[in-house]
Amino acid sequence: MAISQEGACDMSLSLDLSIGRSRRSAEQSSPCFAFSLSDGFEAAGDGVSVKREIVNHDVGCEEVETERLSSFRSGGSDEDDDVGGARKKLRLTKEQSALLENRFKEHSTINPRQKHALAEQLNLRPRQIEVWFQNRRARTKLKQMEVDCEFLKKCCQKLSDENRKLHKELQQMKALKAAPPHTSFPAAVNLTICPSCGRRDHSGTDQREAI
DNA sequence: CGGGTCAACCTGGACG
DNA sequence: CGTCCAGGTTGACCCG
Repeated sequence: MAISQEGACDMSLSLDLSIGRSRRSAEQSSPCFAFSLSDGFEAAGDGVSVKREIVNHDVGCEEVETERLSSFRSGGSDEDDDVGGARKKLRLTKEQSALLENRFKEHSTINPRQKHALAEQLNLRPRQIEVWFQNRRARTKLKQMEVDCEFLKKCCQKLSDENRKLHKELQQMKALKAAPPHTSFPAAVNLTICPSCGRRDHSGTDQREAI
């Protein structure tokens, strides 16, 4: 992936938004950028990792929101400036997740225009929106596969049971066929060997084979 | 501490 | 060639 012109704009935009949102002067003057150059390094081909952490406390509302914005080396993602450091995990807020979920319900893909709009709305980088949709599709697919798998398992179980049942029936019938006549038939249809041909009594045989 | 979750990333293929 | 996506992986974080 290459760093596009558009991507460069995204980077500055999102950074401006992120930092600009933290109205507290202390934060603004020195946002919490944590660079770790010693450990957790990722020598990923064309660059190194950056850990950028910005703590925002939104004074506009009553709840104090702590947001961590992390950025990590991406293969030319459109908004990362790359300095070394460990990747920091970002958790999306409930609001962000909810809105993303809503959008996903409407459409599982997102076009660039929507992506940028959503990014601005959620105060995230377009790349994050993109990644979220990719991961979300993967999760959906995985879940669907689990459902399908469960369904197939039940089908398999059902067929196994059916098979076992049929096997049992077959065994019974074979046993019936092989069994001596007096054990499986009433005395009236008792079979005897025909003295002339050495076969069982024809009438009895006929009766049994008719079964 | 091990396992689960998930954002971020990498890679390779499809497509315009 | 650039972009998008699927699939797989990594690593931070959380929880029992």
